Amino acid sequence: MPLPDNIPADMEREINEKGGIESIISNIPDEKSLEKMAGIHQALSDSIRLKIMFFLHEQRACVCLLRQITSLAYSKLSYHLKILRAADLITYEKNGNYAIYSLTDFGRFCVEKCVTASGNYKR
Amino acid sequence: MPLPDNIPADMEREINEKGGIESIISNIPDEKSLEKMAGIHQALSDSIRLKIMFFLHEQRACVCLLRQITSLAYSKLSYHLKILRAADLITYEKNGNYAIYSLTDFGRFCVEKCVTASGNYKR
DNA sequence: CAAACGTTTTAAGATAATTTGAAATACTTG
DNA sequence: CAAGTATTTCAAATTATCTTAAAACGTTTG
Repeated sequence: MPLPDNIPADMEREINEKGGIESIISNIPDEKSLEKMAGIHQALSDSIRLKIMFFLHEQRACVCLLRQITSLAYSKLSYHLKILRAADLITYEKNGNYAIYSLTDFGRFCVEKCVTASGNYKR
Repeated sequence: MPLPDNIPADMEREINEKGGIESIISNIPDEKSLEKMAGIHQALSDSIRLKIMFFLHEQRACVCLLRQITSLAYSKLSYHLKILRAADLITYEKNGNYAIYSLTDFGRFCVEKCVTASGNYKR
């Protein structure tokens, strides 16, 4: 990975002080990790889904309760739940007719990152 | 916000122990905050953009250097830079012909959250 | 000032995510 | 087992995001 033909001299100096461009690149996550992270952010990139995540962080819930909280049609809600499930952020157990959703450990971890960040999310 | 007509009894008990559904809802971020958070996650929901973020966390860079790192066409790169700028994750200063991009404080904060999480991102 | 350079913008097309309503599933109860 | 309830799936329509190539912009250099 050569540097471009011309770059600002002070930038070039900084890069050399860090052991060159290859050395810098070796510190950034590989493509597979980046894609995995991107997928998590994607799952959390919708306010409906975030609302579900934050609610489940307080209290596990059947779909009919989530429906009430979000004022969504079942089919729409189910679509969003599926996305959160696919990202391994939530899980559920069947209880008779009910599906009781709750956060996975990973989901809990992510929500708590957001909570810590919430002051900063305001910028 | 009434509870649904029928929900599992043990869930209902949990909710009452937490002071009722209204009390639980009062702990979740308001719609505006949720949308802001969703927007940040959206900006970070693409592996190209994450790569740029992680690179800039190591080293500020002109667009031509980022082009080299990402193997992207300028127009495509510029599109993604614009999204990161709009989310206030990166900024730049002009230096002659060059635009030198770097993370904002907020951007740095977000990348560092991701880094801390990277072990968990693997699940 | 013309040519070159680094970068951004634009508009069109391609792809992906979301919404909607209807139908399907699966469990429970009378 | 028929009817009811909770939930999911499906396919079609809508909307949002991403990609591409060409053109435009502003700065520098000969």
